[in-house]
Amino acid sequence: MVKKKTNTEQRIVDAAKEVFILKGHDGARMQEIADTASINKALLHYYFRSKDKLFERVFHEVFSEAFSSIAEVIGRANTIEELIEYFVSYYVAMLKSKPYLPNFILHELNRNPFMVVDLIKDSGMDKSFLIQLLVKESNRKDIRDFNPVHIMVNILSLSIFPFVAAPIIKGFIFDGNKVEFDNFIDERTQHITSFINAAIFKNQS
Amino acid sequence: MVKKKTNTEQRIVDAAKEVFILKGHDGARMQEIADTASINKALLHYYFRSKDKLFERVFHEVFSEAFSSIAEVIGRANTIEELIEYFVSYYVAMLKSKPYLPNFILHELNRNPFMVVDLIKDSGMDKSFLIQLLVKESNRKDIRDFNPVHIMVNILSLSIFPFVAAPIIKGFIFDGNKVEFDNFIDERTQHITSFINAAIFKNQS
DNA sequence: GTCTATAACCGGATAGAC
DNA sequence: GTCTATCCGGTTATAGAC
Repeated sequence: MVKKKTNTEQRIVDAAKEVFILKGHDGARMQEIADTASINKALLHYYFRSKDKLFERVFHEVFSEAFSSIAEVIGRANTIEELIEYFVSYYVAMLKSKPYLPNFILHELNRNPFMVVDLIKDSGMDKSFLIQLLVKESNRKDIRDFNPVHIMVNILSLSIFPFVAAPIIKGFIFDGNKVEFDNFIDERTQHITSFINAAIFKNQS
Repeated sequence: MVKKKTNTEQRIVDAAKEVFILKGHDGARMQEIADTASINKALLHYYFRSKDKLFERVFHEVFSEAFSSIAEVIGRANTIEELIEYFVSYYVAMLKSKPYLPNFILHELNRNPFMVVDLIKDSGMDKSFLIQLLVKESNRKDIRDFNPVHIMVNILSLSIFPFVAAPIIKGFIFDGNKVEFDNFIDERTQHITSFINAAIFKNQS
C-alpha cells in the first residue's frame, strides 16, 4: 500500500505548481512558493532538496495530468474518423480545463528538449499503432492522398495552437472580450472535426 | 538623417539577441551577453541602463523582423485562395529561416501579454481588411459554410505550430533524424495550402 | 568609450533551536 | 516537522581610473 503523502508535502507541490506555471522555472522564486503554501523557505528544502528537484516533481505531475489517458483514448480508434473525433474532443476538452498546459510544457521543451521527448516516449503513446492506423486508412478509396505525418501534425496544431496563442486571439481578434473567446473555444471541437473531415474525404458537397 | 549606430552598440544587441533567444529573459545572464559580444559587463550598462531595457530593445527588433512585412503580404490578397497562398508561404518560409521566433514571442506573451498584443495592434496588420475579405469570400457558392475566424486561426495554427513543437516532432516522430524533419518542413507549405483548400472548397474529387 | 574593481542585492541552501 | 537566522554564491548595477 502506498504511504499517504503528508498534508504539507501536497500543499507545497500545489503551491509550486501554481508559481512555476505562472512564472516558469527561472522566473519562479522559492520565497513565493513558500508564501503561497503559507510555510517558510526552509521547509521547502526539508521536503525537496532543491529547487530543481521540486520543479521536477511538479513537472512530472503536470505532465501526467496531460498525457496519462491520451494513449488509451487513441487505442480505442479503429478508423481515421474515430481517431480524429476522439483525439480532438479529448484534447480540446482537456486544454479547456487546463489552458496553462501547452505553454508550461513548451517552455520546458526549450530548456530541456531531450527530457521532455523521453517523457513522451515513456507515456505509453503508441507511435507505431498510430502510424499503422493512418497508413491503413490512407489507402481507402474515399480518402484523399495525404502524408499521414502531416495529418497527425495538423490534428495537433489545430487542437493545441489556439490555447498557446490564446492571449493574442483574445486580445487582437476579440478585443479582449472574454465571452466571445470562450464561445470560440466551445465551437472549436466541432469546427476542427468537420474542417479536417472536409479536407481528407473525397466527394463531399 | 538617422544617426549611424556605433559598432559596439550593434554588437551588444546582436549578442543579447542570441542569448535572450536561447535562454529567455529570466535565464539570460548579462555576463554571458558581455562574453558573447567580447566586451565587459560594465559596457552593457553604459549603452543600455538595465537588463530590462536591453531586453526591450532586443524584443522590439526581433518582433519587427517577424511582422514588418506581413501586413503588406496580406494586403495584396484579393481572394481567399490568394490569402491562403500568400500567408502560408510567407510564414513558413520566414519561420524556416527564423525557427526560434515563435517560442521567443510566446514566452514574452506569457510574461507580458498586453505589451505583446499592443505591439501586434501597432504592427500595421489590418484586422478589418482581413475579416472583410474573409466574410466576402465566405459568400461564394463554391465555398463551404465556415466561420471566418476559425479559418484564420487554422491558417496560423497549421503554419506556426510545427515550429513551436519542432523538438517533439523531430524527436518523437522522426526519432531525432534531422534530414527527415527538414524534408517535412520543406513539404509543409504545399501540404498546408492543399489541405486548407480541400477543406474549404466544395465539389473537389 | 572601455576597462577593473566593487558595491548592493537577491535567492537558494543550510544550521540549529524548538 | 517547523521555525528563525544566516550563509554564500551569483547577478545586476555602479564608481572611478584610463
